[in-house]
Amino acid sequence: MGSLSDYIESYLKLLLDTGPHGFVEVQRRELAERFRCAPSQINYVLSTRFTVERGYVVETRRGGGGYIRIFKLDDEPETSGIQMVYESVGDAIDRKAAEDLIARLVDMGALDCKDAACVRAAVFDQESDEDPELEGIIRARVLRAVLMLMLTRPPME
Amino acid sequence: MGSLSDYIESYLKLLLDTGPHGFVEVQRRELAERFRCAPSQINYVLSTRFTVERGYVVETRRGGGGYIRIFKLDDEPETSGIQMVYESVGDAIDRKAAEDLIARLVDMGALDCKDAACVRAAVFDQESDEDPELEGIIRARVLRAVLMLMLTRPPME
DNA sequence: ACCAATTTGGTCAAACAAGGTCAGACGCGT
DNA sequence: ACGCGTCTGACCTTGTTTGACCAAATTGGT
Repeated sequence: MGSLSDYIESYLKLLLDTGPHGFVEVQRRELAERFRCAPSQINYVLSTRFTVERGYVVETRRGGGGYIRIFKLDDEPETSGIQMVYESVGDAIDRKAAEDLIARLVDMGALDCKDAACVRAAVFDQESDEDPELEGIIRARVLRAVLMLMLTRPPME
Repeated sequence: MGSLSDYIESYLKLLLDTGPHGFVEVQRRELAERFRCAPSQINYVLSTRFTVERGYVVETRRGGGGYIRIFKLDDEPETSGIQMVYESVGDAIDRKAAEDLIARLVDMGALDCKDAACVRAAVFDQESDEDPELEGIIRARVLRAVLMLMLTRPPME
């Protein structure tokens, strides 16, 4: 525990914990100056430490008045589930593989069955039969997006 | 939230919300003076934040007694976010339209800013530059799925 | 009525102010 | 010597702000 990235990480987490809102807002330039490093270092920290898998969402804006905002998700994400999503969903996926993945996530307790139903509805809903190749590509993207959202979101009451 | 444009935007929205009529009326020069900026800055704010896509209509008049009037398109007293998603997201959607929709949902209180950040992360993350046409189609599907999920599953209290 | 001056707002391109990317250098542990 | 995580710098993209110049209404003098 001693790299610059680690220090920047803890600094941001400190701000996040002590700040009044559920998020931190910083400027890349300013942060880089504070730690005397290249601005792109900040991006490195963001992309290695403040990822969705680790329970953060980052929002940025360029131009005058630009900023970097980091939100902490409410719950610890299901990391094993997320891992599985990354491994299983490639550039395209067929229906059966998608269903299997959802089932496996339910099995391992990462998804409850109501959420699973929502995922199925979202993914299979708008499918068309034309161009199965294209459908596979779209299915992969929708599935990944929807699952990531679900796995980083606390279950409903 | 730091740029001048942001401040002008919130000022106008404040006037809209607190004012007695369903619209605000201001003078470009006067507004520019209040915020100590070039008058054309006001046009920039209008054209980037008070567009029809974001639910506003602007009417102006030149000459003596000229004015700028901003109307809020009030979505009928229960145009739900869900309904809006269906109306706005067709077979394909470009990035700007997607941003506008998200902004509008935030504006109407259907999404808070953390949820909006999650949606953006899910929708814009895995985009590629190749084949913008295809991206538009995929974006529409992902956006619809993700928004439906979010709106169907409001943050718990 | 007519026209010129005046008072508004509109446009557009250029300058400015962020942040993003990516290939490669660096450095430390094995 | 190798590999992996860090770190940097040159170059890129996007959003904001300004200023010079344009167009439309109104006003007031004739």
